[in-house]
Amino acid sequence: MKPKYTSLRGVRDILPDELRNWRIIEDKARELFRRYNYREIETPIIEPAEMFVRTVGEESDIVRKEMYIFKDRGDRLVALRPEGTAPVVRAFLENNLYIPGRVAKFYYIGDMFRYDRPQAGRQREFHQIGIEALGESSYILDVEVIMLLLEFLEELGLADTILLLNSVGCPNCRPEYSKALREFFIPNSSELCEDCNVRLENNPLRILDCKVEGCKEIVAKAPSIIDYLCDDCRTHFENVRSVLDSLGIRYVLDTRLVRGLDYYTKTTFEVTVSGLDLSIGGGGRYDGLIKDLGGPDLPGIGFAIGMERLFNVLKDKNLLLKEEEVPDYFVIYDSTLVTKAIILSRLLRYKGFIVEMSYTAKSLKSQLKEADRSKAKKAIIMREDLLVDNKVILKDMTTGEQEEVGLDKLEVSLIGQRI
RNA sequence: GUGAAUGUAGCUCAAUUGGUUAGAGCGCUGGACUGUGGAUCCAGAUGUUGGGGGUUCGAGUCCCCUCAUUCACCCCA
Repeated sequence: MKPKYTSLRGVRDILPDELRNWRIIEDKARELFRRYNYREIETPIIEPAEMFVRTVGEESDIVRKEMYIFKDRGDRLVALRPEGTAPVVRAFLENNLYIPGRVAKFYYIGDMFRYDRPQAGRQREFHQIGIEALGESSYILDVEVIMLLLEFLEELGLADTILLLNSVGCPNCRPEYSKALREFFIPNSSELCEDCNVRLENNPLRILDCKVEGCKEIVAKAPSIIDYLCDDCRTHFENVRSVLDSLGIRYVLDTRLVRGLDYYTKTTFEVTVSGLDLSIGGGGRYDGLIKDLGGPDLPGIGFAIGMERLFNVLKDKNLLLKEEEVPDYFVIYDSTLVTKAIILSRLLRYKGFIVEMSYTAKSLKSQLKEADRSKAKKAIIMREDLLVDNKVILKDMTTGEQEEVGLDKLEVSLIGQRI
């Protein structure tokens, strides 16, 4: 039979087997973030579209072609959130969570939407785990944020992560660099691909990220942003690097690492694993964003991890739980014992066991078959004559061995129950 | 948005240059097994061949359109 409806392109169901591992990953994130004193926050999935246009950047691909955007019944232009930072900052300002002199540290776990063409590691609805630390400009925080990201991946068993690091400067020095890039690329513009010629106009930094071979060759000779950083950005970046070095955290300096959102300043980073083309997480500083959203002139920094990408990597590396959860007991009874079977199941569940029961008092044979298919570890066979002595048959479904046991052995008693 | 590949049973896949009634394994249902599951053997059910149109005596197979999936590009998590 064909289903009448199927899920929309680029979105999907997360089925129980997968979701179980999914939750384990989330729980590890919650536990670790808690130790770094981050607090969970949940923001709406819809926000004013304008907010993302302003923060992510009018010229960014996210805004230009990837936002889920529509008018609601009140004629407001709303967007399904394409990323998590702007909403958290908005919530921070709207709810007056800023206490001067204190860093506000949040984490979130939720789904994001980008109207892309789906492919490996990319979906229209995808999930991110992210953190944001607002109100502190120290390079020490940069290091801690990076450390936290790596520690999380390590805890999941990912040892071979690669950290890419760069600084994208600030509004003081980046224009200088853009200018230098333009001056470098214009004489070579005929060698650049079509897209890059457009980028040359709008955002020459993006050329650095181009994957066309011809462009790559030219890019290799292009000036490096590191040489154009202002004093403040340069010392900040040097400090970040030197602390990472002394902590023994290895990274690859990638001066072509340009992240796709316009609000980034100073330190930017991405994490990938060897052999994987995609980054599984990334982030950076955004020292102008809070002010852009109408708040005080506060710095901020954060990262986001792509759940689907992380999950796929863990799956490939065999780092997920395989065993499914199975019932501890399967209760079998005959038609005269329906009530007692229900009560027994409830008592066992109250004790914390996973209990399944047959919902029709069919033949013993077919109930055992059910028990077998449920993969229950043990079957409890209730029989009138044994119940008189408060006993049931306990059958081990793996070995097939069975014995009569008193209900007290199961840590329950039907005595005193209203039956 | 651009390009390519693929859509056959619940799942994984067959089906000769276009040829008659579209098959197999797994799973499912039942039986062998008259209150004890699994193993084995036997039997059985299930398809608008993604959808629509066309070519042909004849289409799962060829052509067109459409939808979906996958992969790549752009870009990103």
